[in-house]
Amino acid sequence: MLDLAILGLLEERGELHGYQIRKQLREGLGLLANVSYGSLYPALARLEAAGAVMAVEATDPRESLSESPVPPTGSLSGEWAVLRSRRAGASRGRGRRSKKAYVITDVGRALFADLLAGSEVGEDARTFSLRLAFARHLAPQARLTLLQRRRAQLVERLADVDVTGAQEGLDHYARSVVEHTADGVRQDIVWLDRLIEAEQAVTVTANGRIA
Amino acid sequence: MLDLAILGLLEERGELHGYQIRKQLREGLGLLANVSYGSLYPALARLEAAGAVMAVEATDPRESLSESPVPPTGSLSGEWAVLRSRRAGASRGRGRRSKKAYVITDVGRALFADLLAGSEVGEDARTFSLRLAFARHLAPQARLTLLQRRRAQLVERLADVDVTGAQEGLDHYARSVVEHTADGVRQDIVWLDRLIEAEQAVTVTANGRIA
DNA sequence: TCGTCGCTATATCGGGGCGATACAATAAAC
DNA sequence: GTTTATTGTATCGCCCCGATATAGCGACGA
Repeated sequence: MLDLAILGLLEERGELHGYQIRKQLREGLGLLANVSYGSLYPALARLEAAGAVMAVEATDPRESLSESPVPPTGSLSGEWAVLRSRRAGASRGRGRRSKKAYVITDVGRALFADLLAGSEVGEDARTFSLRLAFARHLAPQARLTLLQRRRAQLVERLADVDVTGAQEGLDHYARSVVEHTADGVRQDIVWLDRLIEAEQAVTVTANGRIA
Repeated sequence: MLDLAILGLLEERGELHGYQIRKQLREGLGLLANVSYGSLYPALARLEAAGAVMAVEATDPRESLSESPVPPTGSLSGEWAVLRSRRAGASRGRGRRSKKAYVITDVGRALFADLLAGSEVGEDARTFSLRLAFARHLAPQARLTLLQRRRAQLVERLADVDVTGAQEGLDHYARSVVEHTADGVRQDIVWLDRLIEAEQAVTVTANGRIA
């Protein structure tokens, strides 16, 4: 789960360190992942051990050049890092404490593709959201499959609830929870339907059948 | 989390074994809890060690009476258990394999009340749903607090997303995920508003201020 | 100038949830 | 009469989470 998020971020934004990854996850994907360091750092260590990512000394503006503009990577903290380099210009080369950044490797890219396509049957909401968020790295066909598989899962869950009991011995509060949850699932299905439709239109267009 | 679910079920339905608890969770609360045995049995062991629940030999219809109707407890598997007892009437008393059922103790009831009221700040959706599902065991005032606290949390999350970036460097798919998630949160807030309103009406009525 | 507040940054630990798996008895179906 | 489904208990390893420790650095005010 986290592996997918980390690799995806590294693939899209290149060279990030742990703190930045968490920030991207919180701010970019927003509500999606509230990942804690207690999972992030072990995950990074895991991926590093597997050869999927490589730890590098954080790109330091001091190394780059004295006249260069803000480097393309490390854009988030880039500005003030440059400023700091100006100030500490005299005492440079010492006291630079390790700030590990990570880059994705070819092995990592392969793993990312696997995780993204991944055909596990039971897929939780977080994993699906993550996959969809990185869906542009999937082939159009795989994208469609992803959406349809998710839709089928939700439909099945809904059927289970509607058939099984459906509020037999439940009081007001419990019933409200069940109903609201079911409503949420229905909303999800509507949303998926819209995405599937859009996806099919694009596929058809790309095939030149409509134009 | 699981502790709350187990204790609540045991409180409301009395004497259940592991398998039944899981079934109730899946069928009754439906979409809410997809709990696995890998968490259920350790949780039961934990609660037993803490003295919150007590393991008892499963109430066996054979013991009850030969002429009795279906016992009130164990209603789920009651019928066929009775049937089986008729058939195995001759060879009774031997080969009865352990089927552990659990009952809640006074310690467990106190723990249940604590978990239900519990004032942890960061509350995930599952825990909240569980609390609400058992809300009838709360005082009206505590119910209102529970709902309002949850509402405040969701409002804050929404504000975070709206303020922070809001789709800066995100592509079509990622943006869709973020937006749909935000929509879900908004739906939740509307739902909570309705519940809060209903709750306040009841409280006011109970106070005799309206009727 | 000094405290201290808040942000950036890395890391570990215990507790707990999850999926997979094993085992076993019995009811139903074929 | 053998397979198949359901009921039932239990464990294992993996991963995630919250709490906690540590520390450099910028900013703001006393």
